[in-house]
Amino acid sequence: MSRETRADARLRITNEIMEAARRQLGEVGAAGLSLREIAREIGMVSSAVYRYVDSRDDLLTRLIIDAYDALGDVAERAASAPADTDLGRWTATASAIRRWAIAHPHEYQLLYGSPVPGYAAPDDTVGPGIRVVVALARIVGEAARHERLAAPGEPLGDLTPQLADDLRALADAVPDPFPADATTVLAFVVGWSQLFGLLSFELTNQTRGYVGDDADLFDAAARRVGHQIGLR
Amino acid sequence: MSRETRADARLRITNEIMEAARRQLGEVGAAGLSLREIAREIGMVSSAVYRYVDSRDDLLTRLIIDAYDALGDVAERAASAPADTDLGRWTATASAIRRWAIAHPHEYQLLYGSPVPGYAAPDDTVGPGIRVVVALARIVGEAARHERLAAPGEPLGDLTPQLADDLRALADAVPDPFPADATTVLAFVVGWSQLFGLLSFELTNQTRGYVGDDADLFDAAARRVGHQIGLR
DNA sequence: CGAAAAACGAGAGCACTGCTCTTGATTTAC
DNA sequence: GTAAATCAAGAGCAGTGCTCTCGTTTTTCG
Repeated sequence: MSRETRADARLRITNEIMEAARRQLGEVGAAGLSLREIAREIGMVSSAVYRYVDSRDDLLTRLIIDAYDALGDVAERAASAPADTDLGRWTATASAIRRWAIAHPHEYQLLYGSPVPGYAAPDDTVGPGIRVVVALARIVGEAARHERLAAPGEPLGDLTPQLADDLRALADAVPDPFPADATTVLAFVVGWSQLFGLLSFELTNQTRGYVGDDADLFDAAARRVGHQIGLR
Repeated sequence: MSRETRADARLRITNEIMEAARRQLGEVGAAGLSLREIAREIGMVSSAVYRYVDSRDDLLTRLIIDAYDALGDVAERAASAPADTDLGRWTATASAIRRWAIAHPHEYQLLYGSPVPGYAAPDDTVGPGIRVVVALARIVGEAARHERLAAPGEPLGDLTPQLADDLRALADAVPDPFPADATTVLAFVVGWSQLFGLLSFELTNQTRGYVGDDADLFDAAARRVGHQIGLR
């Protein structure tokens, strides 16, 4: 009988806790997540769990990072998969995000729903948090660098100079900066927020029964906003 | 000393409870709302509150209806105010919605954030809930009926026939039906979900520091999606 | 008018939560 | 091989939603 070293036991038990936490998150959501129930599941007394987790908020933070990483993987993988067109790459990535959200609604709500009670996102979460928007931006940037980005359709000359500057600066702030005019970046922000807005509506049933097939609606919307960014 | 009739007292105390609940919602949010704390505030014992409120969920339902009504008022008032152009009416309504959301973030989260723990929206909430989207739709419908709606810019002939039918049917399902082709309705759904997506991002700080003035960004986005619906 | 019925406020109590502290056993480190 | 660190367990505190009972007060109705 080989004895288990204490460090190994710590890793194993921490994993058990996180697994139970993820299971519970998937079943009852973040608000219903109970440290005592987790302890019960893995056959420990509740106070012992605090040897591995600082607090409920600490556990939530880890779950958020996990979820951001999972969704980030999905988005990055979809965004770097072979695609015939830039627009096809965009819609495929959007669809992949949607599929993940529908498969993991509680995780999605944890990331994009109301902030949990008095929970303030620590800085650890912003890193993984921006992966998905960066993945989307990279699609646009790639197209822009290859001069495949259509010029913004209708020129709306009504951006304030300050806003236009800020928007242009955004295109330089991503990991792979690309040349873009303010309207294009605005279209991207519009498209990005639109994807998550529609997705949140679908998940919270705000669009109950609007159309027969929500996936078709989402795809059409994604294609539309992608097109308006200039992707072809 | 005129005595208070029991029915009057019931109304008064119910109002006190709702007032305290609204105050607490505004301060600590839906998740932190405590029936016992409300009881304490109005100088009652907690069990007595249950004479006036069935449960915590019941209280939340009333708060949701209240908030929907408040936001519905704001949206309807903005949408029916005098405006030079249809596009101006659209952006003014969007801005009014944003201002309300920023002034009442917890109420906004109650309506458009994650659904509260195991709380299933009863049918009472859908009536007031659709007022704001109906108000937005009315702007488009009004323009359409007066033939002031520009034809959808780039025709994307890629809607499935079923989706196109469903979208057209939507324009007939609102209180004041109007003639619209599928692409216009799609643009409306895109615009609508975009407004709330960007607003949610702003409120949950997902767009932290993207631009200097979030209001400018929101207005520009609203103008853009309104324009793409065909509003001028 | 007076008795029966309904409504009410208070209190105790149950099951649950997050979290802390102490206690005794076990494993590491020196 | 002893001292230090780590650990699981249990008790306990303050808080929650909610139920039930018990007197009291108000309303209803014969």
